[in-house]
Amino acid sequence: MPTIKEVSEHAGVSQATVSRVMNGTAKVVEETRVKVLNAMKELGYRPNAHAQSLASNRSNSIGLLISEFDGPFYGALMAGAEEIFRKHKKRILISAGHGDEKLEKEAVEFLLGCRCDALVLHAETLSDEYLIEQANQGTHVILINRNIAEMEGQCLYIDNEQGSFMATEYLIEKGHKNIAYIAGPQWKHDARERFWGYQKALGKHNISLQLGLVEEGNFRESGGYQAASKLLDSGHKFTAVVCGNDQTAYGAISAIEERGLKVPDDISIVGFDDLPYSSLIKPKLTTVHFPIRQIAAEAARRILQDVYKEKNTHTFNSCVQASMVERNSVKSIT
Amino acid sequence: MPTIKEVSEHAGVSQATVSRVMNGTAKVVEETRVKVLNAMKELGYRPNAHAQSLASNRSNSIGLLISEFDGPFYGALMAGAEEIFRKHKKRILISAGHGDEKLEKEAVEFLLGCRCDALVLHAETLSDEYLIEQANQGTHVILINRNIAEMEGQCLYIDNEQGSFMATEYLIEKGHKNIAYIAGPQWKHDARERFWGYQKALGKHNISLQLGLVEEGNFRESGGYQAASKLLDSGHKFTAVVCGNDQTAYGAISAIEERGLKVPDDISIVGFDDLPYSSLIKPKLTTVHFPIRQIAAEAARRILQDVYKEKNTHTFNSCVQASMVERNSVKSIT
DNA sequence: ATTTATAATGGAAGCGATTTCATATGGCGT
DNA sequence: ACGCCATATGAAATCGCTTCCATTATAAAT
Repeated sequence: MPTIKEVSEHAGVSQATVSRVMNGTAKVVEETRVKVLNAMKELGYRPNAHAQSLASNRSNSIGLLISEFDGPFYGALMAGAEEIFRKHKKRILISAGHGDEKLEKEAVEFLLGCRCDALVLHAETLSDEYLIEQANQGTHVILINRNIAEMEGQCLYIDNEQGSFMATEYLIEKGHKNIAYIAGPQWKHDARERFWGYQKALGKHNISLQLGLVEEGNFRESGGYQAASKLLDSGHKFTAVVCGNDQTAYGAISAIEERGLKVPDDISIVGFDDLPYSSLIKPKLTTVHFPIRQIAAEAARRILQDVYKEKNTHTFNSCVQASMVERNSVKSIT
Repeated sequence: MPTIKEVSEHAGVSQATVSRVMNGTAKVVEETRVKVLNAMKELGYRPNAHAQSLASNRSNSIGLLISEFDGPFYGALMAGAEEIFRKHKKRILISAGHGDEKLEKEAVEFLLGCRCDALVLHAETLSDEYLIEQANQGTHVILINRNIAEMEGQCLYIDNEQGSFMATEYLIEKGHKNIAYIAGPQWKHDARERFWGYQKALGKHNISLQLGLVEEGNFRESGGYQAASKLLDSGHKFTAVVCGNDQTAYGAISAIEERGLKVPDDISIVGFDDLPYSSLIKPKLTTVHFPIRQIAAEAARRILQDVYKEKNTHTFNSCVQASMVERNSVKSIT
C-alpha cells in the first residue's frame, strides 16, 4: 500500500504539500494540487488513519459503548448516533460490554486506547467512580441513561420514573385497581427507577403495593413469561400488569394467552420502551415510548458542538421525558 | 495521557523493555517486569493503539461492512462476528453503507484506511469488479451472502435454493398440492435462487408450476400483502403459499385474514429468514431459518485461521444449509 | 532599483509505539 | 583464570503521517 512519501515523489513535490492538498490545511497552487491528486489516484493512495491520528492527535472518531450488538434498543442507539456523525465526517467505534463489568471495562479501555475524541457510554455495570475518573482524565464523555451528579451536563437520560409512573397511572385512570408489576433486574438502576415510578403512582392513588403482585424478571421475554406464569398461578387477582420493558410484556402476553386468557379483555398490559415490534404484535402493545434514537442523536450533536466546535445554536437538556403510546393492549374496566 | 517513554523513565528501564513486558515478546526478569507493571499502573498508562498499529503493521482489528446498524439481520451479523473475535482479543470496526453505492464505497475506504487486518463485507451495491480489486489489493476479504466465481473461497452464503426447496417440499409432504409462491424482486440473485428452489421441489414431486399461482412482491410486507390479495382474488385455488421472505409472509397473512380466512386452517404459509419477530406473531410463522449469526461466526473463524494463523482444525465450506423451523402457520391436509 | 510583504513550498522534527542489533552481565566448562 | 555462550537490557531506526519553521519566488510599495 503506497505511502505519502511515494505519492510526493510521484508528483514531484514534498510530503508536506501532499498533506496540504489532502487536508486542505493551506493553499496550494491549482497546478500542483492537480499533480498531487493525480499521483494519489494513480497509485491508489489511501492515507493511513493510524499515522494521521498519531501525528495530529485527532482520531476523528467517537467511541460508543453498548451492551449488545443486536436488539432493537442498541440498534437504534447506534443508528441514531451514526446518522449524525456521518454527516459530519466523523466515525464511530463501537464496543460491546455484554452487561459484564470486566468486559465493559475492557471495552472502554479499548476505546480510550484508540484515542477517541469523545466517548458515548451506555454503561450498565461500571461504577460511578470509574466513570467519573475517566471523565476527569481528559476525554470528553457522555453518559446515556445514567445520571451522576458529579457529571452533570455529561449525562443524557430518560425519566424512567416518570415513564413508569405515567404507565401505571394510565391503567389506574382506566379503572384498574389490582395492578401487577414485572420488574427488571433490580441491580440495574433503570429497573429500580421504573419500579419506583410504579410504586409512586400507586401511592398517589392510595393503592397499597401488594407484594404478591410483584415479580422480578430479566428484562427479556423469558423472564416476562416466567414472572407472568408465577403471577397467574399464584391465585392473586389482578386485571392489569405493568411491565419493566416491552420484551417482558411479550413474554407476559404469551403466558397469559397460554392459559386461555385474552389481552386486553381479561388482563391489560403496558410495556416500556416502545420497541419496533410492539406495534406489530397482536394486540398492539400500549407502552411508554423511549426515544433512544433521538437521545443518541442528541449526544452526537453535543459532541460535535463541544469537541469539534461545530457551531450549533441548539440547547440541550439532560433529562428527556417519556410519552405514552396508546395502542390495543389496555382495556378500560368499570 | 502518559506514553511509553514516561513509563520507561518512571520504571528506570528502556522503552524496549516496557514494550516487551506489555506484549510478552521476550523474556524479562521478574524483578524488572514488576517494576514496569507498577509504573504502568501508577501512571495509568494505556498504550496508544495507533502508534502500535503503525509500528507493528498490525491493527488487530477486522472491518465489518453492513447496510444498517439497526434491524435484526445486521444485529445478528455483528453479534456473531464479534463474539468470536472477542474471544481472540480481536476488535471489529463497523461501518454502514446504507444500501447506497457511494456510502458503501466510502465505508470500505474507511476500513481500508484503518488498515484492518481483514474485511468482512455484506456488500449490497458494490460491483463484483470493485470487490475483486480490493481482494487482490492485499487485504484479506470475506464476502457475506454473495458468490463471485473469481473469489471462490472468500465467499460465504446460504443455499437459498435448498432452503426454498425444503420449504416447498415440507408443504407437499403435509399434503398440499396447490402451492402458490410470492417471489422477491427477481433482479436480486437470492430472490431468483429461492424461486428456483420452489420450482425444483414442485418438479421433483411431479407438480407442474401454475403461472397463476406465482406473484412477484418486493420482499416487504406491502408486496406480500398485494401479491396475496391478487392471488386470492384471482379465483385460482391453492391451500398454501411459500413466501420469498418472512416480511412477505407477514403481508400475506394480513391479506388472508382480511378476507375472513384463517392461517393455517384455510391457507398455510411458510416464510424464509426466520426473523425474531416471526416467533412472536400469530400464528407463529413456520419458516426457513437463515443462520446469519453462524455465517458471521464462520467468517470470523476463517479469518482467525487464515490471517491470524490460529490453529483450527475446523474445515469450512462456502455454502451453508438452511433449516426448517416448524411453527404454527402450516396445517396438514388430507 | 531596491526593499518589503506575501504566498507557496520544502525540510525536518515529532507523534508513540515496535523491533533489530549491539552490549553488558553472568555462568559454565576446561 | 580464561574464553565462550546464553540471557537480559538498551540504543536507535522505523512506521506514515502532520506541522512548525525556514526558504524561495512573486508581487507590491517606495
